[in-house]
Amino acid sequence: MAIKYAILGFLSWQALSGYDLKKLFEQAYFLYWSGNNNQIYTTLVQLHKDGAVTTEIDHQTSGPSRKIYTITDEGRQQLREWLLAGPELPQLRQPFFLQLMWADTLSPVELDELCAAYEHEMAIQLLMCQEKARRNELDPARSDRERLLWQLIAERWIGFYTEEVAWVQRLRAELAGKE
Amino acid sequence: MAIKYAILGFLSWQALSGYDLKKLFEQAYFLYWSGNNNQIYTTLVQLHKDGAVTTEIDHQTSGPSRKIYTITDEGRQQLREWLLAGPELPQLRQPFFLQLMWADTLSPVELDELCAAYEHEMAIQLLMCQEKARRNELDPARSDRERLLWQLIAERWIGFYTEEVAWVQRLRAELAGKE
DNA sequence: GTTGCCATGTAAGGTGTTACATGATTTA
DNA sequence: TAAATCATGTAACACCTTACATGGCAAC
Repeated sequence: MAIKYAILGFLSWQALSGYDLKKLFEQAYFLYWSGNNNQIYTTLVQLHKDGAVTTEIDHQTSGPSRKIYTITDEGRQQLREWLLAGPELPQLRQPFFLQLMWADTLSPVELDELCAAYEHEMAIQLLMCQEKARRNELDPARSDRERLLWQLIAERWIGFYTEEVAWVQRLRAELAGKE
Repeated sequence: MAIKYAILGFLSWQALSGYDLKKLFEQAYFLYWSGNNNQIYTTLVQLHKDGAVTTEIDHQTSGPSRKIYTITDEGRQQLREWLLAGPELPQLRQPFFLQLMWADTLSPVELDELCAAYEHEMAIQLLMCQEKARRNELDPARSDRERLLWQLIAERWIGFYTEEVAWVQRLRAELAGKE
C-alpha cells in the first residue's frame, strides 16, 4: 500500500486533515493517485489503528469540523524503515505503445492522427509540469538537501514529458518519410 | 481492461493458446503485466463470450491438449475501434520519487546507498532491454511500417532507462557536492 | 435559494498480483 | 524417480477508481 507511505510522508512534514491530503494529492503531479481519491480516508483510519498517527478534532468557528492527523514516532519509524528497505522500482505503463504495436490496420492518415493526438496530450502534460514546477507551491524546504531532492524530482518529471514529445515527433517524421 | 486489447493484438498477429500468450507477456518488456499472469485465462473466456475470439482444442500427440484461440472479425473490429478512440496516456508511477521526497531523515551515506541501489536496478533494466531489443525475438514484421513502429518503441524503452540512470547519477553527484 | 466549496465517509467495481490446484509429458 | 516444462484454471487479495451520500457554511 504505497499510499500509506505517501500519507506518512506528508504528515512527517506537518499535521494535516484528510481533506488537506486530498488537495495535496490533486496538486502534486508527481503523485499518481487520481483526483477525488477517498482511499485517503480509509487509509487514515488504518494508520490510526496501527498507531502511526494520532487524531484530534478541530472544531472550527466557521465551517465544519476537521480531523487533524499527526504522525507518531511509530509512524516516523515506519517511514524510515520503508526508505531503508531499498528503492521502489518504477512502474511505467504505456498502453499507447500497445496501440502502436498493433496499429498496422490503420491508414497512414489515421495513424498520424493517433500520434498527433498523443503528441498534443504529452505537450499539455509537459506545460502543466513546467508551470507547477515554476510556481513551486508545494515545497517543505526544511533543508538544502531536501530542496535539491524536490528540485531534481521536478526536473526528471519534466524530462520525461520532454522526451516523450521529442520521441513521438521523431516517430511521426519517420512515418511520413516512409510513405 | 487494457489486457483485453493486448491479447487481441497478439491474436491479430497469429492464433495462440493461453499458455503461448503467457510466455509472450513474460518475454515482452514493453508490456507491464507481471510474469505468471493467469488473468489471461479469465480474459480469454470473456473474449470468447463476447464473440471476439473462437477456440478449438489441439489434441497434441505429445503433451497435454491446448486451446488455440483465433481472433474473429468482431475482435479485429474491437481492436480497430480502440485505436480510433484516441491515444491512451502513460501511467508513470515512481514510488522511488516518493521515497526521495521524504528521505531527509536519512544520513548522507544512507541516502547515497538508496540512490546507488536504484541506479543499479535501473542499469540492470537497461541492459535487459538492450539485450532483448538486440535479440529481437518478438517481431511480427508484417510490413516496413510495423517494423519501424516496433523498432521505435524499443528505442523509447531503452531511452527511458538510459535517462533514469543518467538522472540518478547526476542526483548522486549533486548530493555528494553539497556535503 | 441555489451553486459551490469545505469536510468526511461508504460501497461497488475494475484491474492486476499472488497463491494454490491439477495433471500430463519430457528430461536428467 | 525426481525435477522441469507444458497447459489450464480457481480463489483470494491488494490497490486504485468511481459513484454515491451527507451536511455545514459562504457567496451571489
